[in-house]
Amino acid sequence: MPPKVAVIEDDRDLCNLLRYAFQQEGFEFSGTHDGATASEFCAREQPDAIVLDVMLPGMDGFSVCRQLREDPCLRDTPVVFLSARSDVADRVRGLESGDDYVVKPFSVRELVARVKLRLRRRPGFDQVHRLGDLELDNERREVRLAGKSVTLTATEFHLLEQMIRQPGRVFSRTSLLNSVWGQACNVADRTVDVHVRRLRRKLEPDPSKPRYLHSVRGFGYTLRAPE
Amino acid sequence: MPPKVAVIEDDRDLCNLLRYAFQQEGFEFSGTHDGATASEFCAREQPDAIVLDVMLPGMDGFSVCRQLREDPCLRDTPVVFLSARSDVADRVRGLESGDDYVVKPFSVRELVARVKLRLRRRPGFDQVHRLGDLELDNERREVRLAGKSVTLTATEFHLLEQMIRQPGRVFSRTSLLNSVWGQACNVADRTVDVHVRRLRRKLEPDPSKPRYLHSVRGFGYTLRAPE
DNA sequence: CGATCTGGCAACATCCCGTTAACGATCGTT
DNA sequence: AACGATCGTTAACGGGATGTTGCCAGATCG
Repeated sequence: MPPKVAVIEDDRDLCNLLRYAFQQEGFEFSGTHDGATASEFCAREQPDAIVLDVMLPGMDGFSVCRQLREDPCLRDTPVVFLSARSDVADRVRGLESGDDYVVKPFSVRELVARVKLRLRRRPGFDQVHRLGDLELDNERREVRLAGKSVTLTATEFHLLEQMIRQPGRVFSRTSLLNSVWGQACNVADRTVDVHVRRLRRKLEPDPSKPRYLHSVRGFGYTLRAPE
Repeated sequence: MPPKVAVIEDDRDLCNLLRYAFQQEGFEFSGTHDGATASEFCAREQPDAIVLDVMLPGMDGFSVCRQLREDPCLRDTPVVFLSARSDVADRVRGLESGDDYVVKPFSVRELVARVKLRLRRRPGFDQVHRLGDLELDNERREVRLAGKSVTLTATEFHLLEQMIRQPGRVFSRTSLLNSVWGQACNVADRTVDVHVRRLRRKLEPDPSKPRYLHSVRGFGYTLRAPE
């Protein structure tokens, strides 16, 4: 399937120019001119990359980016800033919250090349994660244990996905709630325990002596390779 | 562990400027002026990111980059090109083989920001503190002594974390209570002693002759490298 | 309407933490 | 030098925090 890019840019001429250029390069394209609704727009469109004007009427690009990062589904979507301001301070700020910063006037070819680059080498974009004899296949939405498929619910899958991306890292309940359930959710952190338990019941031969999914008392949980 | 950047740049003044700037930002730095041996140099240094001048005597940057990509250990190491040529064709070519393309003259701050950006989602960026053969890994919530993992409780970990951030500084019991236990806590300062003891028992071969965690009579405790 | 998923609750077991007290070391005073 | 005072070390204990488990009620979906 073709990659999809979302462009948030109030200059309609420029937006159309970009539509043409990206479609020419085989992208699916969707654009909006409104900064205030940009995050909902992206949540609906689920693009693979986002081009974001910094100077938007109503809401600036940095704020939009911050909103985007709160949605777990868009957290890792690359954001390329577009700006007429070329101060170093602005550039650095853009690079700190986004994944690239392009100053107007710019070459459309270069912008497209930069977006392509972000799609090509995206961290954690691998379709299948492996840890010991545990496999998580993002594309098939399937988890295999020693080659045998294990059926997980959506929450269980997302939880495991989050943890297998950084094996060995200890996740606090709060950070898991943020990344799996989303920033604003009224869920008690004890809920994490319950889902960990359910994961263990499906993944571990003896759930009371976990091989993969360990508790770290006082901190949270971690996923490690056995032994 | 600090991130390591390798810079391949024949202009020695610029190279030294970058050395200063990167070291200022907490990077480990290594540089070479020779393009022909650059790939061997990187294979030896194993940097986390590479800054690569396009115009090198002997061999151009694109060829160097192609060589780097053939080494499986360097295949995923981000490469930032540096170039005086600003044609769109060159930029696009650089973006196709590397991970960024910065045109001279450039802002050093921006270059550093771009390199940092490429490393951002790398686990363990500034997560690990080291002192002698003592390591505190924040991400894994793990403490290692001479490479061997030591299991600490949450309070012990927080206490050690606080002290290893400023080795040599003497912490009073009160200041430790404030920073580790929190501002408003009804805890007797004698409690600190007990936890120091427990830490010593786990970290010191002979707890009565501490190598790391010393008492400073009348003041409190301090964490120092041995010898 | 039934099946499945999800979040919450409470009982239980376990481990950790803070306190206390006795002891020992160091310091200041006479 | 001897003494008590002050401070740090060590050991033991009870209560409380934390993680686990089983169960239930509402939500969601076919």
